[in-house]
Amino acid sequence: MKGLEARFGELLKELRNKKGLTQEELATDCGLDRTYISMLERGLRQPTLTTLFKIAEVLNVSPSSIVKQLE
Amino acid sequence: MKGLEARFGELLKELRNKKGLTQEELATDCGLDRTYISMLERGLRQPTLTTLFKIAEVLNVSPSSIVKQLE
DNA sequence: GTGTGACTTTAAGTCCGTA
DNA sequence: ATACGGACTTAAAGTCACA
Repeated sequence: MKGLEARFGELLKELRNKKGLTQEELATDCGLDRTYISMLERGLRQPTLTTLFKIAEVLNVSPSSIVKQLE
Repeated sequence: MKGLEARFGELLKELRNKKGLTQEELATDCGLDRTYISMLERGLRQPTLTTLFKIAEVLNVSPSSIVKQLE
């Protein structure tokens, strides 16, 4: 079983690509840093609840649907 | 609109009480500190993804169902 | 059984850059 | 456009004593 952070990272990358956004665009729209998005996608960081909600909003998905895919 | 942390805290308290657990029991079962649970319930901390998953497991609810109630 | 303040350590998150 | 690194600031993790 891969770690939670790694699975979140993969999912984030997938959702971001599906939306046709670059890491930089996603970061800007979320009010986050470009390098932080990179770290999230590589499984080097894990988001807080607030960050999860911010990202989900920009990606036009519900936060719970993201979490559900990690269960 | 109340902050996300505050709403998570209220929900956590509600779910914990529904399960008939004290903060102390929940904390022990999660491998967390009692005072940390207290801070979460008061909205003074916000959980990371990992902490959310730990707590949800002990409360016998899915992490996504918790998140869904915060949307 | 819980709230709270003070605290130390770890991780979240930013900002600079290179390749 | 992204990976990756160092140095940094802010907040979360995690603990303790006391009310």
